[in-house]
Amino acid sequence: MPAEAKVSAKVNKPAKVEAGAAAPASPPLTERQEARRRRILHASAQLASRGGFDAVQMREVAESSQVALGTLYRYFPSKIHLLVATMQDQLEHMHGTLRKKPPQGETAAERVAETLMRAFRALQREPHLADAMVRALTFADRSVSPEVDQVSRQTTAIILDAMGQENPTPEQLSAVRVIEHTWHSALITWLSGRASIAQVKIDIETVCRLIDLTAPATP
Amino acid sequence: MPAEAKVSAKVNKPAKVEAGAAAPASPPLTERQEARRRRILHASAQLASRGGFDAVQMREVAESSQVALGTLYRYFPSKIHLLVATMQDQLEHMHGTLRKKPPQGETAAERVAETLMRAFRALQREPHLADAMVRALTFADRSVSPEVDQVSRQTTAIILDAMGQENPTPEQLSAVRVIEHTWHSALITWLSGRASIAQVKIDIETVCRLIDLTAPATP
DNA sequence: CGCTAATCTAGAACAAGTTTCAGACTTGAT
DNA sequence: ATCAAGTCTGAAACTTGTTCTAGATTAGCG
Repeated sequence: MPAEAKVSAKVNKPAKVEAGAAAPASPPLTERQEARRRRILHASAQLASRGGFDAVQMREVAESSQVALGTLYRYFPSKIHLLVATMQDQLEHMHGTLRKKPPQGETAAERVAETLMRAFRALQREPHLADAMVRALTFADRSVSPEVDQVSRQTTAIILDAMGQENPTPEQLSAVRVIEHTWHSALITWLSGRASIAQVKIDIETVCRLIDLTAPATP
Repeated sequence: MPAEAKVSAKVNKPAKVEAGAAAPASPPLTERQEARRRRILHASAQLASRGGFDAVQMREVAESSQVALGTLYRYFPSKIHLLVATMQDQLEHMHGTLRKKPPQGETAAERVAETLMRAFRALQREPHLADAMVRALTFADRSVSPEVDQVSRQTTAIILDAMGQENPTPEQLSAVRVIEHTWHSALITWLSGRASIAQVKIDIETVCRLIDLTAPATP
């Protein structure tokens, strides 16, 4: 029936969507579609690296990625969706990179802080890109919840990795949640020039103490 | 010389602004100007209470407050500025209200958590307004830093009040910063439907433990 | 190969934030 | 009372995100 399979839950504005079922199986993309998607994300990251959030203009993204504006919107139903997807993409990279050299710290708190600081330094190398992604993430409304949630899960995974905890207790999970809150908010204050890099470091180290506070006896 | 005094640092786009000096003395507003400003903030809060961030449309705010669009922009150079100012306004109310019934908790951590939960319940009564204010706050870029900073200071004051600490240690100030981070970020996740009220409560209580962790012996 | 449904494209159109401008109005000083 | 400088108004214009449309393309199927 269809030519190229449906890109994704293209059921955005149109009435209700069989509201019960989620989107368990994302329809497989054609090779050309996969390529388009990749071009779009690449253009997005590129533009973001230049001028941050404002520099990612949908018309420019479309042009840079050689795709019609309508097509761009079919793949990513809004600028926020696009930037959050860009963040997912970058986060995967990051997680891969971080995995290679696990942190050296003695305690879980040290390792988590070290990992986050490493991520922070990576962001510092592309502050505009960081700006675009983080702003999009916190500005996202309910319509982007699934995607934002995915980013959150990925972040959680990175932190748990750093902790080296197989079976975190509920208390530890709470601590991780709080760490993520602090991480995002601290990034915001840094990006908007209201906190220095040193200040962010302190905040991260401070919040990471919560981990030891909730840690069971080290096995 | 001027008719009604300059509203404020009207030095937004135009070249540099004697970049050294801050804005120590905001020029005193005429009575009529003060009234206009108040009408605008009222209209902003009213519209926000209805439909949240998106419902605060500059043209509507201008109309509701009986002010020309250009004038609105003279008072508040962007929608974000307007909403952050609206938040400042609401925060003052809140601080006043909170002062009246100080929290009952035994420990500083309990008192802070109690205070924040009280604030949270207030926000729950006007979730749309909360949405508009918090989204504006986290979306604000460098051009709004002074105003956002002011909000941050006010929040800090509320928390320190709840702690009942006259001379907080640097460590405690760090803890307060982290609490604020968590507070903002937790609100965001709640507003975008990714966390329940219960979850926010847990996060707040979790992060508040940091206070006891850094508390000196109780005098 | 030829069909058919879905996708892609180019471009116009719309919406809301922001800017601009000419003219009417206020205010404080002379 | 008059004047100059700064404000306010009303309306149009501009920008960028988003939607819509008609027609050209593409993918899977018989």
